[in-house]
Amino acid sequence: MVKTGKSATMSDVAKRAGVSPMTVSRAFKSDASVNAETRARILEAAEDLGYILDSTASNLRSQKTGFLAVTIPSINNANFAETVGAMTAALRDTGLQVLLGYTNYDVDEEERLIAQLLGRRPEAIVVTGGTHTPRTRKLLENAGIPVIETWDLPTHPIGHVVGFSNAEAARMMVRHFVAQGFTRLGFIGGDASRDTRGLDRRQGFFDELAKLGLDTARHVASGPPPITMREGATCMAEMLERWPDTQAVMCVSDPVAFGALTECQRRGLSVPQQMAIGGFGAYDISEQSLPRITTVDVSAAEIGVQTAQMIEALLLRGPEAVPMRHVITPRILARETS
Amino acid sequence: MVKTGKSATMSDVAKRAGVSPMTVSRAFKSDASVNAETRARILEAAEDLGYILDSTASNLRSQKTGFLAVTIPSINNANFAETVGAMTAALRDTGLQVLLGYTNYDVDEEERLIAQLLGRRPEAIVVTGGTHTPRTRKLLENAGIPVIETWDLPTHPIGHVVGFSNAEAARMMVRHFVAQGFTRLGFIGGDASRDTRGLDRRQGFFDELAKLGLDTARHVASGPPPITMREGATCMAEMLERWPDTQAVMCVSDPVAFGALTECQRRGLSVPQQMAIGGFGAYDISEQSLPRITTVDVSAAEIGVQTAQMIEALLLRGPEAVPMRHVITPRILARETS
DNA sequence: TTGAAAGCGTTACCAA
DNA sequence: TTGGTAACGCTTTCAA
Repeated sequence: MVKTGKSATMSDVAKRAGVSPMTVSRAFKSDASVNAETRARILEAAEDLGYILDSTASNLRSQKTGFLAVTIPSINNANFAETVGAMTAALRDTGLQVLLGYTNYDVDEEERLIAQLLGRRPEAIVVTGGTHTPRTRKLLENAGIPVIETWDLPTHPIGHVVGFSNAEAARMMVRHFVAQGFTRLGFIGGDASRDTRGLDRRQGFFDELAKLGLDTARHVASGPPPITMREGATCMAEMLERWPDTQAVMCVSDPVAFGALTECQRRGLSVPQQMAIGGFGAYDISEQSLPRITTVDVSAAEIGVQTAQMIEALLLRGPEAVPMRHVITPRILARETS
Repeated sequence: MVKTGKSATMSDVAKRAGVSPMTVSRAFKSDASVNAETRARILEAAEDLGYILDSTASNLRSQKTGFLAVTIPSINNANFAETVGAMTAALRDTGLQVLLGYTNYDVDEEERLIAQLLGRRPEAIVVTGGTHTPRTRKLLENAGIPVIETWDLPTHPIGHVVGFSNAEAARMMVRHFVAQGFTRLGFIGGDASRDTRGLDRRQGFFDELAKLGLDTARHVASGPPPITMREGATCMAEMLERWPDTQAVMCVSDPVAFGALTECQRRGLSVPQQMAIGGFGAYDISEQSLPRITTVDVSAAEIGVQTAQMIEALLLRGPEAVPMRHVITPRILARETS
């Protein structure tokens, strides 16, 4: 076992096993033709030396890195984490390794990040959302690899898409509220200039209200994303002060809705009789809270799985052989809060 | 702008700018000496060609990858996600890029993952937990790079450590319960054979009970980790059936505690009068639930920041110049549930 | 400030 | 089944 700083190379293993480096290379590829005994001897020598194949060199020579670049706004978001987790699991047997980066809900940070990730020469790239800087678009268009936008249905997609309409998801919630007989509806979200998916939901929400001829003024926004449970509570407090006769509120995410729910409970308001509440994302909390929270399920995990399958197909059969979009239909999960 | 599959190389940029590849290389390093005009011309040529420096080749030649390998049990865990998020943010200016992998709470999966990550030649590696297979230990010991174990205080650390005692954290909760006058205490956790930190908490919990001469039988375990809110509820139901006179229960994490809390509420039990509840991890839910949940704060974010600082020091000054352990002291956050 | 040559560790390619 | 040679795209090194 070698203890020094410099790690062993293929030549070292080759010498110890009495073969050429080329044969060592083959011994590490399961599909290459190497004599069984020879391979055993090589693997033993490698084990003795603590040798681990240097992917850096391998990648350069073969022009394949095995990287899949993925960007999400934040790792501290159960929805995006679930998508990435499911995607990673679904890719397990392909040998692709996820190279993950966070944009912090900022298109300029996204640009910086994507340039850095492309430098690693990933074989495909998955980005969350469909809003980017012009340079980001150009980088992705010229990267020469499959590009998949997720969690959105961009008007002008760069490449392939696995997503859903955030606006339509919010419209569904409006219709759900209205079907319960509520007519004075409000929306709680974050500073939408950064969270474009949150903005889409908000716009869908108020567009549907306008279409139905209902009041579109009841909107409380918190600070920059991610918006927290606590902010959900303070926003609900503001909603109740500014528009006390509000009957139902949709929140940009379930954690926010939970905060809003607890604020109502703290004030002794009965839910949904005095205030109905809807969330977004089908987080665990929406099912375990008392009462449970009505939410929109877009299946974060399914987005990850579908994206993984699309990537496999793209790398195997090429961009032309794969449908450009996989559209997911949001579902309302009706619960006791509305 | 080049549209073809093959992306531009430094030579392409060099030709277009009328310089040697070496000068292009220098132009991309901010500290290298290049004539200002020449650099401008080169960067323009690069922009025209959509050129992005190939880190794969750069890394091989310079024997530096800029990768920091990090393993966590699961991305679907707000505590670990927070640690990674804080670590990534703290490393932003160092140029280090986090290469993240998930062990799925499985030491064999960890072994496979770490071997894969080491092949990428990271400059340091951070692993969550201090329990590994013998081969994993050997791999890490011989990797020739700084190794940091986190979220634990291993008995036989491999290298450096940023962590806390999970057992002591649970003992603190026992003492907190006992100080409130509770004597019949239970523990709700997962299948501890896989979640070693959960196991440490459980053992600390019952060790402290034994030390105080209290009943150590009240233990309900769910399936393999991660254990969910819903399982927290079902485990609390089982606890109430098997040991109806239990006065206080510690749960392995806050989401589990929230599930347990709602189960009590569903049954009309008053908390903490008829059942006190404690959690772990200082999740948002512990502060927003009604009532709020008593928890143990180990500052997941601080673990990330301290780890980042330790890595910077290790890479700058070498292993000998950096203290082997940074120990974090858990704090009880007393809330209305106990 | 710039350039030429060499080489990082591996694998593609061709030959035996 | 095995080996020799060249090359992946860049940076180190040395020289001008």
